[in-house]
Amino acid sequence: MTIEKQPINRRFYTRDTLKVAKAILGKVLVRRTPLEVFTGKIVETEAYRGTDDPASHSFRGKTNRNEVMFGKPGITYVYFTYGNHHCLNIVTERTDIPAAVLIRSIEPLKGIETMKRNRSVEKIIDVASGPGKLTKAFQITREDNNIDVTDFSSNISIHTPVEEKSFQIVQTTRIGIRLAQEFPWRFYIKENPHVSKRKI
DNA sequence: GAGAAGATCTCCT
DNA sequence: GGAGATCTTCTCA
Repeated sequence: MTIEKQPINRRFYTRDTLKVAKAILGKVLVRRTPLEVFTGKIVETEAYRGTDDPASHSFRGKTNRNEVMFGKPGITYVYFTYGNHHCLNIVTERTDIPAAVLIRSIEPLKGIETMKRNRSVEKIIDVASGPGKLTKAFQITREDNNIDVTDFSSNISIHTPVEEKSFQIVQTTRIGIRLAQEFPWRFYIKENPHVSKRKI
């Protein structure tokens, strides 16, 4: 898949979090490591908004962990959870409004063989179909927290495909949280096999 | 300084 | 379908 050379600009992220969560579907994540470049299409997201969302890390105010959510939009927020897993978010809305979009699943495009090795799996469908899986496949860790995805020279950036196919978006409830489970803030591309299908 | 919970994944039955 | 792994971060004393 061919992508635009310039990453998506910061205005894209300086919007309502739900709009960004929806708009970022179908966009391409580019991850540069010293050895290889990985790319993949974003197929599933969730919105987390600190001001009115009890499930968000930032609902109770700023801490060491979540401080990048209060910063400028278009920045990565990577955190570690369950003793095993990293999760990748992109900060949204203007500075001082704590909000972010969680990237839940990706359809691998480039560097697939290495990603399979990173994950110790055979099937492409298992490579990045979940938030903890995709960070492992793309070799994303807390080292990659606070990176500007609108900067071409960053190790992580997000681009628009040159020929974007149209697709239908499904809106539903989020997964894996205890609070605010009823918020329909999860979005995914309809009938894409790489979407995580885990039940609540 | 201690205790508990967590935006998950994998293996086992 | 269910529970264990595993460790960081937050909260409270």
